[in-house]
Amino acid sequence: MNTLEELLAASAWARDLDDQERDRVFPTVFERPVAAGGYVCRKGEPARHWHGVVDGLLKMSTVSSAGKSATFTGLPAGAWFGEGTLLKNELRKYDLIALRDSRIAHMPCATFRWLLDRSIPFNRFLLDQLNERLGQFIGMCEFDRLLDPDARIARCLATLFNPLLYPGNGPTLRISQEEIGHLAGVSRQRVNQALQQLERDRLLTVEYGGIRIDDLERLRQYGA
DNA sequence: TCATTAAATTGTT
DNA sequence: AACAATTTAATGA
Repeated sequence: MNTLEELLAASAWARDLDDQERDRVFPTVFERPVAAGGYVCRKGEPARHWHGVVDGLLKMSTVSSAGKSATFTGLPAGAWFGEGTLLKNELRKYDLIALRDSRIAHMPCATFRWLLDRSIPFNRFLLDQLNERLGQFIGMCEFDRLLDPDARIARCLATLFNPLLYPGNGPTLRISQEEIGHLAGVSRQRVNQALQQLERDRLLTVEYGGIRIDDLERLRQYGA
C-alpha cells in the first residue's frame, strides 16, 4: 500500500460506490504525513475527519491519569478508523500514535455524513467493520487475562492480518520486533523469544525487519 | 555496478 | 539495558 489511490482501490466501501458518488467523495479525501511518534489524533479532541492508513503503522492507546498507558490495537495499512467518534458526535476516546513515519488519509466529517445518509454500501461497510472489531476486542479481553506472552503476541499479530479490516496487504508485514513490543505491551527481548517459538511452530517466518504469516488460522487460535 | 559506510534491526547476555 | 552480529540503505567511485 503506497498511495491514497491504492488505499481507496483496496477499500470495500469505496469500490462499491457508483461513479457519481466517487466523483463527489474522492476529491474531498486528502493525505497527510505523520512522523514516527506523532499523533494522528488525541484523546479529548473533537473529530473532524474519518481516517485511513495509506502507509505505516499506528497504535490506538490511552494514558491514564496516573500516567500508565494501555495499547488497544495496532492499525496497519488499509485500516479505516474513527467512525465511532463521528457517529456519536463525541470527543475522541483514544490517542492514535504513529509507530513509524506514516501517511494518513483524511475524509472530512461532512463527506462522512453525506455517505452515511445516502450510501447503503458505506453503511454496510461500517456495520461489518464495527462487528469485526467487536470480535477482536472480545478476543482481547480473553487473552489479556488468560494467555501467556507467546499467545498474546501471536494473537496481537493475527489481528494485524485481519483481511476484512485491513485489506490490500499480503502475508508479509514490515514491522520491527520493537514495534511489536509496543503493540503487545512486552519487551523487545520477549517478542524475539516469542517469534522464535512461533516460527518453530511453523505459524510464521521471521524476516529482517518484518514477518510473514504462514498459518493465520492457527495464529488466531494460539494458546486456546 | 561495485565497494564502503552508516543506520537499523536482530539475537544474546 | 548493553553488546556484538547481521541486514539494509545510501553514497560515491
